[in-house]
Amino acid sequence: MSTLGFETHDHGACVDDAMAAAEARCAASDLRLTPVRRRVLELLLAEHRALGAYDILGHLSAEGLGAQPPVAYRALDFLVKAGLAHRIEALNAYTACSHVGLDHTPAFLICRSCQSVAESETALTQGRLGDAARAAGFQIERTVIEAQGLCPACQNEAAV
Amino acid sequence: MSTLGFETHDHGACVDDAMAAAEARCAASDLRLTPVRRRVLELLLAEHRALGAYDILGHLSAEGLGAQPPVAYRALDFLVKAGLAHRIEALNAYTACSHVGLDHTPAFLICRSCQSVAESETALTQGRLGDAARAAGFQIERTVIEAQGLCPACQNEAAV
DNA sequence: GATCACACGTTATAACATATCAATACCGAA
DNA sequence: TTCGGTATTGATATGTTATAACGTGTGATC
Repeated sequence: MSTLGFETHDHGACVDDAMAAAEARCAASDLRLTPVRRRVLELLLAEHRALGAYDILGHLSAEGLGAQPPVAYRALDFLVKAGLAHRIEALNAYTACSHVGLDHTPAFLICRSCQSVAESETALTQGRLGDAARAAGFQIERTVIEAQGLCPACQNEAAV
Repeated sequence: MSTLGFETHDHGACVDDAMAAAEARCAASDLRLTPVRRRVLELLLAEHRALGAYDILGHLSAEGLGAQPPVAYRALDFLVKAGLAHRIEALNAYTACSHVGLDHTPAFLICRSCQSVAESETALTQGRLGDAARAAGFQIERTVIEAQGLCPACQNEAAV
């Protein structure tokens, strides 16, 4: 299990790596990373935060890449389906995927103070929840696991 | 751990019990279960499904209990804060709590076909997610755990 | 060069949620 | 019993998130 998002890191390289991984994945799966889609992914990668569709749309329209909601939603839907981004249900917002390529059952740690989002790759949180589902005869297709609270940095600030 | 929602049961008694538990909790905590709040809780209890705020509002306005969105949202907020209902983030909808009184970290099993919702009381899904949070230095305050898939009944229908 | 699949442009609207302020009900203390 | 604070409700307006529907462009394939 690895959790990415809060630790300091070389963000330029982080973004470059993620874009390269996205390129590779699209090429391999015959998906088209068009200009709008690429730009939306860049916007999401620029920050380890969740952005709303209308935040994205604001950037796009400022750059002449489209001004109507469907432009942003279509790009976000593509990225989510391609496994390059995730939707954060608790925020009605979106964030870039930190584990491109891995088969996904992501869990998120969401800071309520700075809105940063860390993606924790738990793979089989199926543990307890899976037990409950089996007991109930329920067939899980997708799980949403989102924890809200305070990230390390914001805990320190609160303590000051 | 117990999971409620899919098994057949005496629903009349189920609703009555839940209303009695709600009454007791409000009396004990000095909370007012006013007519609108009571009616909203009844509406949620009537089905083991999640209802949108505007579904609720439709019923309320048909019954002369209020016609504007804030009426429904205020009642729902009250119920959620009182621990009598939960918000399902993945659906932007609300469902009655099946475990009134217990300290809550609920997990939900949501059928994508019939929209029924079962609440599984896992208490400490803290297991894996808690590990990840501790490793990252993240302080969890609230968790959202929602599994989407097919309930037993809808699996059978799909198989026909 | 016709056709097909996919992406994009555009308008409109649906669905979900909150801010604000005024009016009223409830309840304990003077 | 009246006063004053708090909780609740009523009402209007607006903000935010998301999709339906329909048309256009573009590149691949036959």
